[in-house]
Amino acid sequence: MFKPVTIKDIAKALNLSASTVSRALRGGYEISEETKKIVLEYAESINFKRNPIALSLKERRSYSIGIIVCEVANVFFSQAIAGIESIAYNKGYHVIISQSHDQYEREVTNIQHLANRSVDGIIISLAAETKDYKHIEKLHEQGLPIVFFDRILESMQTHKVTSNNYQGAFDATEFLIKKGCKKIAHLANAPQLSITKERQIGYEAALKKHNIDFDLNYIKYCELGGSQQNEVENAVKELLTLPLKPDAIFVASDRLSMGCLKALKKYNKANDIMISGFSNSDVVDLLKPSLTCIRQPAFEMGRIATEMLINLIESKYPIEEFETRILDTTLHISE
Amino acid sequence: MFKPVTIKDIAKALNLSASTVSRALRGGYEISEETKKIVLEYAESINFKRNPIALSLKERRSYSIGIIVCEVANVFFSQAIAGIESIAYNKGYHVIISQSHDQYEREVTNIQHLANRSVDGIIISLAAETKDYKHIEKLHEQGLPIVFFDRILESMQTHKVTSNNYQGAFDATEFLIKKGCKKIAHLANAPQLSITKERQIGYEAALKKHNIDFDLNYIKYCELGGSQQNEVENAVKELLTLPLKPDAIFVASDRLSMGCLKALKKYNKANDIMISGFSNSDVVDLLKPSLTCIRQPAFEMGRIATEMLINLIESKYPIEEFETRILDTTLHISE
DNA sequence: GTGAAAGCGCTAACAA
DNA sequence: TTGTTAGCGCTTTCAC
Repeated sequence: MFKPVTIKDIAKALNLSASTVSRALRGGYEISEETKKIVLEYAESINFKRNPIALSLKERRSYSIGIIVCEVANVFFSQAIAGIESIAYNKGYHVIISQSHDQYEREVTNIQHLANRSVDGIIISLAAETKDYKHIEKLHEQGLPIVFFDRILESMQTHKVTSNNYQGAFDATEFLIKKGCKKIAHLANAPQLSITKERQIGYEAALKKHNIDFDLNYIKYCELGGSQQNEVENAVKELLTLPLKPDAIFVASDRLSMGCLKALKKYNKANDIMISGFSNSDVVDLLKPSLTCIRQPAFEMGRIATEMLINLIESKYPIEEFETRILDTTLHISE
Repeated sequence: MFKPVTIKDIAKALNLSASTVSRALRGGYEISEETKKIVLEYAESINFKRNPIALSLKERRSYSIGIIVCEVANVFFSQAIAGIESIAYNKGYHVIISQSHDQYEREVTNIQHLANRSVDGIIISLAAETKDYKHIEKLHEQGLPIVFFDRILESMQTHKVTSNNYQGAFDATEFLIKKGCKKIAHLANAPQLSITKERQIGYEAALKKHNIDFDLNYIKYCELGGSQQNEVENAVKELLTLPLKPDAIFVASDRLSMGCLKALKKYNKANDIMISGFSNSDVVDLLKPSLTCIRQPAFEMGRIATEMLINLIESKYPIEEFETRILDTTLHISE
């Protein structure tokens, strides 16, 4: 089959010892320029590459990092992954992606699988369903570097990256208010998620600023994060049958936004109700009814999370000071 | 830091030799039920996991497979990746994803990087720019298992998975004809791609069946596959300024479809020209102008490609017979 | 400046 | 049935 060249092969070919070749390749200062040159040139000529597996075994690390997101097929996450890869790739790390599909069970299995596969660290956005964090805390205590992004675990002492969910929600809600809407509902994600709480607070703050009464009946949570269109439709239906029917909805996520538009269309209310929501989709301008959206810097979030993680991994001394980066969102208004 | 338990640790704790423990763990028949039980129970109790890196070094393989697609943030590919992961995960393989961004250079770097990282095999959909295949052929000759999906390399003897591009294109074009369109243009991907050729043939066949003259001026290729909106806009503009302006466009990909709709909207022709095209987007029903689309079974394609690849990898004997699976597309008509 | 040898965690051929 | 030993590819003391 496929038999790669080893350091031994080079040593034999050049009549040197394996250790000399090894040192020459990594540029050890103890090697004469002469031999170093010979080795490097020969290695280059046969396109030699060190076996990363052997290296990993020796160094007790794998040069790979694990990612857990709810779904790859989701614009926000696929953009974030692109950001993660862009950094990881340059720093010589593999990226191993796994999907929780917003299910607690799968998150647990995935993270354990990654840990067993000896990733050097993990970047995670929590599943909508997750309410118990022992599986993560345990690994963290064992010393596995973990960085949270998007849906974070506030109680854990580590690096975190989010977007400014509060401000984004505030802007989206205020946009609706400025458009003249008075009865603004909120279609939200699972209530235990950090982003859900932050976005709800932003929503309430915007209402308050404009002296609009906050009504708890106007908030509908989707435990499954909209992965079942069914759930979204029910929520929308409940909103539509309220005594005081809302004239606008602020929607908390991309999947929910699309689900909400579909539901409104189905119920033939698409033109009666104005929508704004979090979405990184690049086709919002083509939608009808249109969707004013809050964009998150997903790619950038991925980049930063990865830089943080690699810092954690490569740090010689235990890190005590952790950082939470909050990136600005932007309001994108459809013409 | 993070110091995993090794087989040696177990051996010491149980007063056995490492090899006995190893055999007991893998259920070797030479071990007495007695010791086997003791070892297994102890290993279970301390949640022991074999170090996969050491295993890989020993077995000369990594239990990981590499994927190369043009972009993760693309519905078709993210669905395909979900399919790939679903199989790989169950069979104990890692998936390492890399993106070519439709650039030849990046494809070459990526595939080499994957090979150096000693993946056990590769699943690839070619970059739009790629016209030279030596980088792939070389690895293939060295014995690295490779499976193509979507954008395949016809000349290479290996497993392949595509959707029925011919039929999909035929259906999309015929749909437009049945809607009364007579002057149907075709916005295509880079001409060297397999899918481009197949889709163009389907397009031409539909025209022919309905006795519509085929006009080469009606076909516009996008070398960059629509990654630059600019390119798409130019192509659309050229179509719009033809003496006999088309009344419909069959678009060859998701990205191109969205780009095309945007361009039409920009030129204010969105309502004059009917569009049908390949797209796996789940929001097509919300688009205005609407988009009738050809859906590819992306998830299934990913699954099958992965099964094929793992067969190749795990086969004891060299495989001589290769298979090309062609999956049916479906026509999705927006209301 | 270079080589020999040991060891990372695991497995397998050979001994006992 | 179990233990001993060697080796996967690489790095790193420790000699010379």
